[in-house]
Amino acid sequence: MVAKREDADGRRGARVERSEERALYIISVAAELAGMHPQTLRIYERRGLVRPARTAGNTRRYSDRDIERLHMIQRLTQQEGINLAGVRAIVEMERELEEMRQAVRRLREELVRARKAAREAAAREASAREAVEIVPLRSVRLFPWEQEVR
Amino acid sequence: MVAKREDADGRRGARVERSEERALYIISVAAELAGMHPQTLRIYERRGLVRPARTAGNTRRYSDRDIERLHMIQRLTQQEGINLAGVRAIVEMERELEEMRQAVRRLREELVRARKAAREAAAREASAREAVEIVPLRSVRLFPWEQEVR
DNA sequence: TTGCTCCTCACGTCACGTGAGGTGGC
DNA sequence: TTGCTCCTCACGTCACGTGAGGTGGC
Repeated sequence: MVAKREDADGRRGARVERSEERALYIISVAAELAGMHPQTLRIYERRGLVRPARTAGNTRRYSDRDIERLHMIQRLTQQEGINLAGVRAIVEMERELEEMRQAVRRLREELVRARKAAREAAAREASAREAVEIVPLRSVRLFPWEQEVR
Repeated sequence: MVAKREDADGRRGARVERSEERALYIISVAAELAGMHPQTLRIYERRGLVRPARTAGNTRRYSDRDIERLHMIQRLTQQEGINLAGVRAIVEMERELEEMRQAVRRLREELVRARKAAREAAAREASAREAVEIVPLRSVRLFPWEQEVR
């Protein structure tokens, strides 16, 4: 959608934010990118749906992440007919869902690791037991009068 | 909110649904329980938000579960100002979230079990190794001419 | 100066709930 | 018959987006 900025300027060692979150666009450009009226963007900010950065002169500056969110809002309002209160709730739930997905991913990894550990411990246990059963038999030497019993 | 039906009639052996899902209330009663206008309930059904059962004579019958859902819709629309399209999306996401919560719960249990298995296998391995080192020493009997060496 | 920004206010449209009005079956 | 149900249609209210109108700083 919007070209990613290569962080060639990262070399300078200055404090440069990651490109996706860099506040780049003034409201008219952001509105054009999002396909919305500039006034609509101001309304969305007042309703707490987007939080563009501000310049020293109090002018709004939108990042690629803001534009992305504007597209999401547009889909929800225009395609699905959801009002702004609904969008607000959905954005919040979407965040929760993302957290849950991450938790599931992390747990799955831990489970794989724990199962591997169990498998390996069981294998080591088995070989240890084998040693208990075989080694003693070999190492137990018999007295001559016991020879025919075995 | 609404008294649960004891399933004393379950004894009869008839096919009786679980009380929470039993269609009990005609629309006027359901509307009263939910604190809504009966016409509102009809609108919600047309919008696919609630699906009351129907009698043979095509009359709506609401279950306790339906009433519960109506209360949820009421909270979302009146307290949060969300429109019906938003409620629809939220109900859908709520279902997904519940599934994720269940998945997390299940994974946690499996993880506890896998870790316990690993711990126990490790413990058995340790005791098996101990046996390898101790038992052979005890079971190795010495010939008389070896006695003083050891 | 020009063209942007900032803001507030007003209007048109649309969604939704309420209510009326007319029908039919326990 | 009474009181419910079923339905459709119309109206009032409110949310939201658009646009105008006036201001100020690069």
